Amino acid sequence: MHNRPKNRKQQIIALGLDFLQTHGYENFSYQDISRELGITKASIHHHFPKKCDLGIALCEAIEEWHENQFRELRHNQTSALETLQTYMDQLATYVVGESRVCPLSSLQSDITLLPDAMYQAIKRLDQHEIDFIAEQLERGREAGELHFQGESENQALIVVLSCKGALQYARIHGDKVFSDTVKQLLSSMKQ
Amino acid sequence: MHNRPKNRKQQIIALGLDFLQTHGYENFSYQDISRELGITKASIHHHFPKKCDLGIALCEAIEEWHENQFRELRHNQTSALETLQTYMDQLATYVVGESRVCPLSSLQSDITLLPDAMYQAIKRLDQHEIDFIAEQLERGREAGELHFQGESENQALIVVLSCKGALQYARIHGDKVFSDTVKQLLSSMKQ
DNA sequence: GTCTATAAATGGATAGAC
DNA sequence: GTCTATCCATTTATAGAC
Repeated sequence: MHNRPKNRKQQIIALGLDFLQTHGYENFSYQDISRELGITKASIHHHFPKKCDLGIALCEAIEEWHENQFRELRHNQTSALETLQTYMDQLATYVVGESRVCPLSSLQSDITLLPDAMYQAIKRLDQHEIDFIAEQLERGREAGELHFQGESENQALIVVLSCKGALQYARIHGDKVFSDTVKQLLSSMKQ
Repeated sequence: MHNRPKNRKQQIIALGLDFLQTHGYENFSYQDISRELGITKASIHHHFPKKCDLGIALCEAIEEWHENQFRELRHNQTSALETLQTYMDQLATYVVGESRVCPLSSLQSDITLLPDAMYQAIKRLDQHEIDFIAEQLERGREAGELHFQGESENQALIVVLSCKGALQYARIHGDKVFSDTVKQLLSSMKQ
Protein backbone atom coordinates (compact mmCIF):
# COMPACT_ATOMS: atom_id res chain seq x y z
CA MET A 1 0.00 0.00 0.00
CA HIS A 2 2.79 2.45 0.72
CA ASN A 3 6.30 1.99 2.09
CA ARG A 4 8.60 -1.00 1.90
CA PRO A 5 8.20 -3.08 5.07
CA LYS A 6 11.32 -3.34 7.24
CA ASN A 7 10.60 -5.54 10.22
CA ARG A 8 8.29 -8.52 10.67
CA LYS A 9 5.58 -6.49 12.31
CA GLN A 10 5.44 -4.16 9.34
CA GLN A 11 5.51 -7.10 6.94
CA ILE A 12 2.51 -8.62 8.69
CA ILE A 13 0.62 -5.34 8.53
CA ALA A 14 1.43 -4.92 4.83
CA LEU A 15 0.23 -8.43 4.07
CA GLY A 16 -2.81 -7.94 6.27
CA LEU A 17 -3.76 -4.84 4.29
CA ASP A 18 -3.41 -6.78 1.07
CA PHE A 19 -5.65 -9.60 2.31
CA LEU A 20 -8.07 -7.02 3.67
CA GLN A 21 -8.42 -5.44 0.24
CA THR A 22 -8.71 -8.71 -1.67
CA HIS A 23 -10.54 -11.08 0.70
CA GLY A 24 -11.90 -8.95 3.54
CA TYR A 25 -11.14 -8.89 7.26
CA GLU A 26 -13.17 -11.93 8.32
CA ASN A 27 -12.02 -13.89 5.27
CA PHE A 28 -8.30 -14.01 5.94
CA SER A 29 -6.61 -15.99 8.70
CA TYR A 30 -3.31 -16.01 10.56
CA GLN A 31 -2.58 -19.11 8.51
CA ASP A 32 -2.86 -17.12 5.27
CA ILE A 33 -0.31 -14.60 6.53
CA SER A 34 2.06 -17.16 8.04
CA ARG A 35 2.07 -19.23 4.86
CA GLU A 36 2.91 -16.16 2.79
CA LEU A 37 5.74 -15.13 5.14
CA GLY A 38 7.08 -18.65 5.62
CA ILE A 39 6.68 -18.59 9.40
CA THR A 40 4.20 -20.23 11.78
CA LYS A 41 0.87 -18.98 13.02
CA ALA A 42 2.30 -18.77 16.55
CA SER A 43 4.83 -16.21 15.33
CA ILE A 44 2.06 -13.97 14.10
CA HIS A 45 0.34 -14.32 17.47
CA HIS A 46 3.60 -13.13 19.09
CA HIS A 47 3.29 -9.80 17.27
CA PHE A 48 -0.50 -9.55 17.44
CA PRO A 49 -1.86 -11.77 20.26
CA LYS A 50 -5.47 -11.53 19.08
CA LYS A 51 -6.79 -10.86 15.61
CA CYS A 52 -8.41 -7.66 16.73
CA ASP A 53 -4.94 -6.39 17.72
CA LEU A 54 -3.97 -6.82 14.10
CA GLY A 55 -7.28 -5.24 13.09
CA ILE A 56 -6.50 -2.13 15.13
CA ALA A 57 -3.03 -1.99 13.61
CA LEU A 58 -4.57 -2.13 10.14
CA CYS A 59 -6.85 0.79 11.05
CA GLU A 60 -3.82 2.74 12.26
CA ALA A 61 -1.99 1.99 9.02
CA ILE A 62 -4.95 3.30 7.03
CA GLU A 63 -5.06 6.39 9.25
CA GLU A 64 -1.37 7.05 8.68
CA TRP A 65 -1.86 6.61 4.96
CA HIS A 66 -4.80 9.06 4.97
CA GLU A 67 -2.81 11.62 6.91
CA ASN A 68 0.14 11.41 4.54
CA GLN A 69 -2.08 11.55 1.49
CA PHE A 70 -4.16 14.47 2.69
CA ARG A 71 -1.14 16.41 4.00
CA GLU A 72 0.66 15.99 0.71
CA LEU A 73 -2.40 16.94 -1.35
CA ARG A 74 -2.86 20.10 0.74
CA HIS A 75 0.84 20.93 0.55
CA ASN A 76 0.89 20.65 -3.25
CA GLN A 77 -1.18 23.83 -3.40
CA THR A 78 -2.92 22.64 -6.55
CA SER A 79 -6.44 23.69 -7.52
CA ALA A 80 -9.37 21.89 -5.91
CA LEU A 81 -10.15 20.17 -9.20
CA GLU A 82 -6.59 18.90 -9.59
CA THR A 83 -6.55 17.78 -5.96
CA LEU A 84 -9.73 15.74 -6.46
CA GLN A 85 -8.31 14.29 -9.66
CA THR A 86 -5.16 13.16 -7.82
CA TYR A 87 -7.24 11.68 -4.98
CA MET A 88 -9.17 9.60 -7.51
CA ASP A 89 -6.03 8.61 -9.40
CA GLN A 90 -4.60 7.29 -6.15
CA LEU A 91 -7.77 5.29 -5.49
CA ALA A 92 -7.46 3.88 -9.01
CA THR A 93 -4.11 2.31 -8.13
CA TYR A 94 -6.11 -0.25 -6.13
CA VAL A 95 -7.54 -1.56 -9.35
CA VAL A 96 -4.33 -2.16 -11.25
CA GLY A 97 -3.25 -5.78 -11.46
CA GLU A 98 -5.31 -7.64 -8.91
CA SER A 99 -8.77 -6.64 -7.96
CA ARG A 100 -8.53 -4.66 -4.77
CA VAL A 101 -11.04 -2.43 -3.08
CA CYS A 102 -10.55 0.35 -0.57
CA PRO A 103 -9.49 -1.22 2.78
CA LEU A 104 -11.99 0.98 4.57
CA SER A 105 -14.84 -0.36 2.42
CA SER A 106 -13.75 -3.88 3.30
CA LEU A 107 -13.88 -3.14 7.01
CA GLN A 108 -17.33 -1.57 6.61
CA SER A 109 -18.63 -4.81 5.11
CA ASP A 110 -17.79 -6.71 8.30
CA ILE A 111 -18.81 -3.92 10.66
CA THR A 112 -21.47 -5.95 12.52
CA LEU A 113 -18.82 -8.47 13.64
CA LEU A 114 -16.04 -6.11 14.67
CA PRO A 115 -15.14 -5.14 18.26
CA ASP A 116 -16.00 -1.65 19.42
CA ALA A 117 -12.42 -0.39 19.22
CA MET A 118 -12.31 -1.18 15.51
CA TYR A 119 -15.80 0.25 14.98
CA GLN A 120 -14.76 3.57 16.49
CA ALA A 121 -11.57 3.68 14.44
CA ILE A 122 -13.47 3.02 11.20
CA LYS A 123 -16.01 5.70 12.03
CA ARG A 124 -13.23 8.25 12.56
CA LEU A 125 -11.46 7.27 9.32
CA ASP A 126 -14.68 7.62 7.32
CA GLN A 127 -15.37 11.05 8.77
CA HIS A 128 -11.81 12.19 8.17
CA GLU A 129 -12.07 11.30 4.48
CA ILE A 130 -15.49 12.91 3.96
CA ASP A 131 -14.25 16.06 5.70
CA PHE A 132 -11.22 16.30 3.45
CA ILE A 133 -13.25 15.91 0.25
CA ALA A 134 -15.88 18.37 1.51
CA GLU A 135 -13.10 20.87 2.18
CA GLN A 136 -11.81 20.54 -1.39
CA LEU A 137 -15.29 20.84 -2.86
CA GLU A 138 -15.97 23.98 -0.85
CA ARG A 139 -12.65 25.48 -1.92
CA GLY A 140 -13.38 24.67 -5.56
CA ARG A 141 -16.84 26.22 -5.37
CA GLU A 142 -15.54 29.42 -3.79
CA ALA A 143 -12.94 29.66 -6.55
CA GLY A 144 -15.70 29.32 -9.15
CA GLU A 145 -14.00 26.19 -10.42
CA LEU A 146 -16.58 23.63 -9.27
CA HIS A 147 -20.36 23.81 -9.37
CA PHE A 148 -22.83 21.85 -7.25
CA GLN A 149 -25.87 22.48 -5.11
CA GLY A 150 -26.38 22.23 -1.36
CA GLU A 151 -23.83 21.59 1.36
CA SER A 152 -20.33 20.45 0.43
CA GLU A 153 -20.58 17.62 3.00
CA ASN A 154 -23.49 16.13 1.09
CA GLN A 155 -21.74 16.48 -2.26
CA ALA A 156 -18.68 14.85 -0.64
CA LEU A 157 -20.85 11.84 0.16
CA ILE A 158 -21.74 11.48 -3.53
CA VAL A 159 -18.09 11.72 -4.56
CA VAL A 160 -16.68 9.33 -1.97
CA LEU A 161 -19.48 6.76 -2.10
CA SER A 162 -19.44 6.66 -5.91
CA CYS A 163 -15.68 6.18 -6.05
CA LYS A 164 -15.57 3.47 -3.39
CA GLY A 165 -18.55 1.71 -4.94
CA ALA A 166 -16.92 1.88 -8.37
CA LEU A 167 -13.88 0.04 -7.02
CA GLN A 168 -16.20 -2.76 -5.87
CA TYR A 169 -18.00 -2.88 -9.21
CA ALA A 170 -14.69 -2.78 -11.10
CA ARG A 171 -13.73 -6.16 -9.62
CA ILE A 172 -16.75 -7.65 -11.37
CA HIS A 173 -17.34 -5.47 -14.43
CA GLY A 174 -13.85 -4.27 -15.27
CA ASP A 175 -11.76 -1.14 -14.75
CA LYS A 176 -13.84 0.95 -17.13
CA VAL A 177 -16.55 1.27 -14.50
CA PHE A 178 -14.17 3.21 -12.30
CA SER A 179 -12.92 5.58 -14.99
CA ASP A 180 -16.47 6.15 -16.24
CA THR A 181 -17.62 6.99 -12.72
CA VAL A 182 -14.78 9.45 -12.17
CA LYS A 183 -15.40 11.09 -15.55
CA GLN A 184 -19.12 11.45 -14.83
CA LEU A 185 -18.52 12.84 -11.35
CA LEU A 186 -16.04 15.47 -12.48
CA SER A 187 -17.90 16.52 -15.62
CA SER A 188 -21.08 17.04 -13.60
CA MET A 189 -19.26 19.49 -11.34
CA LYS A 190 -17.46 21.39 -14.09
CA GLN A 191 -20.97 22.43 -15.02
CA MET B 1 -37.37 -9.27 2.19
CA HIS B 2 -40.76 -9.72 0.54
CA ASN B 3 -43.39 -12.44 0.81
CA ARG B 4 -44.29 -14.57 3.77
CA PRO B 5 -42.43 -17.90 3.51
CA LYS B 6 -44.62 -20.99 3.19
CA ASN B 7 -42.43 -24.06 3.09
CA ARG B 8 -39.07 -24.84 4.71
CA LYS B 9 -37.09 -24.14 1.60
CA GLN B 10 -38.57 -20.66 1.37
CA GLN B 11 -38.00 -20.10 5.08
CA ILE B 12 -34.34 -20.98 4.67
CA ILE B 13 -33.97 -18.61 1.73
CA ALA B 14 -35.71 -15.80 3.62
CA LEU B 15 -33.42 -16.29 6.62
CA GLY B 16 -30.41 -16.59 4.33
CA LEU B 17 -31.23 -13.24 2.74
CA ASP B 18 -31.50 -11.68 6.18
CA PHE B 19 -28.12 -13.05 7.27
CA LEU B 20 -26.66 -12.00 3.92
CA GLN B 21 -27.75 -8.43 4.50
CA THR B 22 -26.61 -8.24 8.11
CA HIS B 23 -23.52 -10.47 8.29
CA GLY B 24 -22.49 -11.24 4.70
CA TYR B 25 -22.40 -14.48 2.74
CA GLU B 26 -19.15 -15.89 4.15
CA ASN B 27 -20.06 -14.80 7.65
CA PHE B 28 -23.18 -16.87 8.18
CA SER B 29 -23.30 -20.63 8.59
CA TYR B 30 -25.83 -23.43 8.29
CA GLN B 31 -25.71 -23.48 12.08
CA ASP B 32 -26.97 -19.89 12.22
CA ILE B 33 -29.95 -20.80 10.06
CA SER B 34 -30.71 -24.10 11.77
CA ARG B 35 -30.61 -22.50 15.22
CA GLU B 36 -33.04 -19.81 14.09
CA LEU B 37 -35.44 -22.35 12.55
CA GLY B 38 -35.13 -24.85 15.41
CA ILE B 39 -33.99 -27.71 13.16
CA THR B 40 -30.61 -29.34 12.61
CA LYS B 41 -27.86 -28.44 10.18
CA ALA B 42 -28.41 -31.73 8.37
CA SER B 43 -31.93 -30.63 7.53
CA ILE B 44 -30.62 -27.53 5.84
CA HIS B 45 -28.22 -29.72 3.85
CA HIS B 46 -31.21 -31.75 2.72
CA HIS B 47 -32.66 -28.69 0.99
CA PHE B 48 -29.35 -27.19 -0.12
CA PRO B 49 -26.62 -29.89 -0.22
CA LYS B 50 -23.75 -27.38 -0.52
CA LYS B 51 -23.62 -23.79 0.61
CA CYS B 52 -23.20 -22.59 -2.95
CA ASP B 53 -26.57 -24.21 -3.76
CA LEU B 54 -28.06 -21.89 -1.19
CA GLY B 55 -25.96 -19.06 -2.60
CA ILE B 56 -27.44 -19.61 -6.07
CA ALA B 57 -30.93 -19.73 -4.57
CA LEU B 58 -30.27 -16.40 -2.86
CA CYS B 59 -29.22 -14.89 -6.18
CA GLU B 60 -32.41 -16.20 -7.77
CA ALA B 61 -34.46 -14.70 -4.95
CA ILE B 62 -32.80 -11.33 -5.54
CA GLU B 63 -33.44 -11.65 -9.27
CA GLU B 64 -37.10 -12.39 -8.67
CA TRP B 65 -37.31 -9.43 -6.33
CA HIS B 66 -35.69 -7.15 -8.94
CA GLU B 67 -38.05 -8.34 -11.63
CA ASN B 68 -41.11 -7.75 -9.50
CA GLN B 69 -39.88 -4.35 -8.36
CA PHE B 70 -38.93 -3.16 -11.85
CA ARG B 71 -42.08 -4.54 -13.46
CA GLU B 72 -44.25 -2.81 -10.89
CA LEU B 73 -42.36 0.47 -11.17
CA ARG B 74 -42.73 0.40 -14.96
CA HIS B 75 -46.38 -0.55 -14.68
CA ASN B 76 -47.16 2.35 -12.33
CA GLN B 77 -46.61 4.72 -15.26
CA THR B 78 -45.32 7.41 -12.94
CA SER B 79 -42.83 10.06 -14.02
CA ALA B 80 -39.15 9.13 -14.11
CA LEU B 81 -38.48 11.29 -11.09
CA GLU B 82 -41.24 9.62 -9.08
CA THR B 83 -40.03 6.20 -10.19
CA LEU B 84 -36.51 6.97 -8.97
CA GLN B 85 -37.90 8.29 -5.72
CA THR B 86 -39.84 5.08 -5.17
CA TYR B 87 -36.76 2.97 -5.99
CA MET B 88 -34.78 4.83 -3.36
CA ASP B 89 -37.60 4.65 -0.82
CA GLN B 90 -37.62 0.88 -1.23
CA LEU B 91 -33.85 0.75 -0.71
CA ALA B 92 -34.37 2.79 2.43
CA THR B 93 -36.50 0.04 3.94
CA TYR B 94 -33.23 -1.88 4.42
CA VAL B 95 -32.10 0.74 6.88
CA VAL B 96 -35.10 0.81 9.18
CA GLY B 97 -34.72 -1.09 12.40
CA GLU B 98 -31.65 -3.25 12.04
CA SER B 99 -28.69 -2.28 9.97
CA ARG B 100 -29.02 -4.03 6.64
CA VAL B 101 -27.33 -3.38 3.37
CA CYS B 102 -28.31 -4.33 -0.16
CA PRO B 103 -27.91 -8.13 -0.54
CA LEU B 104 -26.15 -7.57 -3.86
CA SER B 105 -23.57 -5.31 -2.21
CA SER B 106 -22.94 -8.03 0.36
CA LEU B 107 -22.29 -10.61 -2.33
CA GLN B 108 -19.93 -8.21 -4.11
CA SER B 109 -17.81 -7.94 -0.97
CA ASP B 110 -17.09 -11.67 -1.05
CA ILE B 111 -16.79 -11.89 -4.82
CA THR B 112 -13.21 -13.23 -4.82
CA LEU B 113 -14.28 -16.31 -2.85
CA LEU B 114 -17.47 -17.20 -4.71
CA PRO B 115 -17.85 -20.00 -7.29
CA ASP B 116 -18.20 -19.01 -10.92
CA ALA B 117 -21.95 -19.73 -11.04
CA MET B 118 -22.56 -17.15 -8.31
CA TYR B 119 -20.15 -14.70 -9.90
CA GLN B 120 -22.05 -14.82 -13.19
CA ALA B 121 -25.39 -14.42 -11.43
CA ILE B 122 -24.18 -11.37 -9.49
CA LYS B 123 -22.79 -9.80 -12.66
CA ARG B 124 -26.16 -10.20 -14.39
CA LEU B 125 -28.07 -8.76 -11.43
CA ASP B 126 -25.78 -5.72 -11.28
CA GLN B 127 -26.23 -5.06 -14.98
CA HIS B 128 -29.98 -5.48 -14.76
CA GLU B 129 -30.22 -2.85 -12.05
CA ILE B 130 -27.93 -0.34 -13.80
CA ASP B 131 -29.91 -0.80 -17.02
CA PHE B 132 -33.20 -0.11 -15.28
CA ILE B 133 -31.94 3.07 -13.63
CA ALA B 134 -30.32 4.23 -16.89
CA GLU B 135 -33.64 3.71 -18.64
CA GLN B 136 -35.43 5.89 -16.10
CA LEU B 137 -32.78 8.60 -16.27
CA GLU B 138 -32.99 8.69 -20.05
CA ARG B 139 -36.76 8.88 -19.94
CA GLY B 140 -36.61 11.71 -17.41
CA ARG B 141 -34.09 13.63 -19.50
CA GLU B 142 -36.18 13.30 -22.65
CA ALA B 143 -39.21 14.56 -20.74
CA GLY B 144 -37.18 17.58 -19.63
CA GLU B 145 -37.74 16.52 -16.04
CA LEU B 146 -34.16 15.48 -15.20
CA HIS B 147 -30.88 17.15 -16.12
CA PHE B 148 -27.43 15.58 -16.30
CA GLN B 149 -24.49 15.37 -18.67
CA GLY B 150 -23.14 12.45 -20.68
CA GLU B 151 -24.56 8.98 -21.13
CA SER B 152 -27.41 7.81 -18.94
CA GLU B 153 -25.50 4.58 -18.16
CA ASN B 154 -22.73 6.61 -16.52
CA GLN B 155 -25.18 8.73 -14.55
CA ALA B 156 -26.90 5.49 -13.49
CA LEU B 157 -23.58 4.37 -12.01
CA ILE B 158 -23.45 7.51 -9.86
CA VAL B 159 -27.02 6.99 -8.68
CA VAL B 160 -26.76 3.28 -7.89
CA LEU B 161 -23.26 3.36 -6.38
CA SER B 162 -24.10 6.33 -4.17
CA CYS B 163 -27.29 4.74 -2.88
CA LYS B 164 -25.71 1.34 -2.17
CA GLY B 165 -22.71 2.99 -0.56
CA ALA B 166 -24.98 5.17 1.57
CA LEU B 167 -26.64 2.03 2.96
CA GLN B 168 -23.21 0.78 4.05
CA TYR B 169 -22.30 4.12 5.62
CA ALA B 170 -25.70 4.35 7.32
CA ARG B 171 -24.87 1.27 9.42
CA ILE B 172 -21.97 3.22 10.92
CA HIS B 173 -22.98 6.85 10.75
CA GLY B 174 -26.75 6.69 11.03
CA ASP B 175 -29.75 6.84 8.70
CA LYS B 176 -29.26 10.53 7.93
CA VAL B 177 -26.39 9.62 5.58
CA PHE B 178 -28.81 7.80 3.33
CA SER B 179 -31.48 10.53 3.22
CA ASP B 180 -28.81 13.20 2.67
CA THR B 181 -27.36 11.19 -0.22
CA VAL B 182 -30.75 10.74 -1.87
CA LYS B 183 -31.57 14.42 -1.42
CA GLN B 184 -28.27 15.50 -2.93
CA LEU B 185 -28.59 13.09 -5.87
CA LEU B 186 -32.11 14.18 -6.78
CA SER B 187 -31.55 17.90 -6.28
CA SER B 188 -28.48 17.78 -8.52
CA MET B 189 -30.60 16.36 -11.34
CA LYS B 190 -33.56 18.68 -10.90
CA GLN B 191 -31.05 21.33 -11.90
C1' DG C 1 -38.06 -33.98 6.02
C1' DT C 2 -35.86 -34.43 9.96
C1' DC C 3 -32.88 -36.68 13.08
C1' DT C 4 -28.15 -38.62 15.24
C1' DA C 5 -23.62 -39.24 14.52
C1' DT C 6 -19.52 -38.34 12.61
C1' DA C 7 -15.80 -36.93 9.60
C1' DA C 8 -12.16 -33.75 8.03
C1' DA C 9 -10.60 -29.22 7.82
C1' DT C 10 -9.96 -24.69 9.49
C1' DG C 11 -9.72 -20.77 12.71
C1' DG C 12 -8.27 -18.37 16.82
C1' DA C 13 -5.54 -18.96 20.59
C1' DT C 14 -2.03 -20.57 24.34
C1' DA C 15 2.08 -22.93 26.72
C1' DG C 16 6.57 -23.62 26.80
C1' DA C 17 11.16 -24.85 24.55
C1' DC C 18 15.07 -22.83 21.80
C1' DG D 1 11.26 -14.04 17.40
C1' DT D 2 10.36 -18.25 16.09
C1' DC D 3 9.28 -22.97 16.80
C1' DT D 4 6.43 -27.45 18.19
C1' DA D 5 2.61 -29.03 20.17
C1' DT D 6 -1.83 -28.74 21.51
C1' DC D 7 -6.66 -27.06 22.55
C1' DC D 8 -11.25 -26.02 21.65
C1' DA D 9 -14.84 -24.30 18.84
C1' DT D 10 -16.78 -23.90 14.41
C1' DT D 11 -17.76 -25.02 9.55
C1' DT D 12 -18.86 -27.69 5.66
C1' DA D 13 -20.38 -31.95 4.51
C1' DT D 14 -21.89 -37.03 4.47
C1' DA D 15 -24.11 -41.60 5.97
C1' DG D 16 -27.78 -43.78 7.52
C1' DA D 17 -31.88 -44.40 10.80
C1' DC D 18 -36.81 -42.89 11.61
